[in-house]
Amino acid sequence: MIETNILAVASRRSEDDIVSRIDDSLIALRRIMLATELYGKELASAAGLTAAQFRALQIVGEKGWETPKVIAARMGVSQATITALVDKLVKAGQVSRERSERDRRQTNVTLTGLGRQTLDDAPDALQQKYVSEFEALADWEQAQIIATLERVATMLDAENIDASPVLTTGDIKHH
Amino acid sequence: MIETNILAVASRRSEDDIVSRIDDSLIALRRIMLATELYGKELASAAGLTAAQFRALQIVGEKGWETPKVIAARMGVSQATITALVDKLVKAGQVSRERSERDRRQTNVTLTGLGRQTLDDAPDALQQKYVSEFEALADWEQAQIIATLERVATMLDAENIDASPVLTTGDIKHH
DNA sequence: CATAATGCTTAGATAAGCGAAACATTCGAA
DNA sequence: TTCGAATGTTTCGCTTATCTAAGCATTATG
Repeated sequence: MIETNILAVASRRSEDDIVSRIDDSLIALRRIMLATELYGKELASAAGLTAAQFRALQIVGEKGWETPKVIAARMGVSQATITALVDKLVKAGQVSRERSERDRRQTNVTLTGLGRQTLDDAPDALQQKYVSEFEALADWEQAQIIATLERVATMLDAENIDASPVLTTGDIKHH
Repeated sequence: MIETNILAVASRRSEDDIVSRIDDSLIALRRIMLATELYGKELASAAGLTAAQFRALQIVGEKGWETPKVIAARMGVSQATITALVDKLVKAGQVSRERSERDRRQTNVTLTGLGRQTLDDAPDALQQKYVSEFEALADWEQAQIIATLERVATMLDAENIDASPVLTTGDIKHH
């Protein structure tokens, strides 16, 4: 019985190892998500918007306009939700609605001057810490981080949803 | 003028590089967050709960009980929000409220048998893909991923919020 | 041309979240 | 010891986010 116990302990140990490693990686992922979520809230409220409104505004800001359907897909919510969100953004003067000329079923949610200004002003809070620390890293470290993040993202992706940067990097260009 | 242009192009190129690298890393981060958010929703609805309710349940499940104050801190929301959330979980039979003996201002939110069962059953959907792929990696790769994730988490952490795994790893033990 | 498909909005509902105030309990002086 | 401050939770009133189902244009298709 002694030998069997030793074996049992040995095999048990390696399973504990993998469990704790998965735990470690999930804890780190959780920290990343929590930090980003809190940053997002902070950023949004600094701009006088809610987090969801700000996310939508950022998506619109990428090209200057976007359709509700695409915004909904990008945010992983229904179109009806976007209608309400855009209502708020229109009321706040951040975007406007314009009927598409090509296909008049479509609505283009278009960034206003104020919306552009909001986006230009706001990102600093969010990115400052990450961007500046990331910039300070050596080339190979940056490359390695990107590779690892992409790898993790791929491991997590069930379907491949196109996720453009919600955290825009516009601010760094002004340095 | 030709030389100056060459120099200008050279210096410009390196700045574009860093911008695009930050973009790459933020895109990957965004993919990670989106995937995790969607997983979370899926997982919760499989358990017949909402994402927020499930997150709270997971926190309670770690020790078997927890106070509203701690749950609120861990989830980054106000205590008032937790009161409502716990109401729902109590109504669903997943947890119960019990006055603390030590300090009767405190309430212990305690996992019920049903709650334990929900947690034991549910995680599979969420973790399967990530866990199985992660397990398949070589030792050094796992270690490297953890190191990188922790590094990124630290770069993002403004304050150091304690984030235990919201994605529990219980299921892997049943293999 | 009629009908299906598409894109968006409306309507009605529930959940999540907040701040302020109310309550009960414990702690800390004076 | 007793009274006021601090603590932990809940209640209240309100806003936002979200969903599904249904409705309304508009475009595409057989």
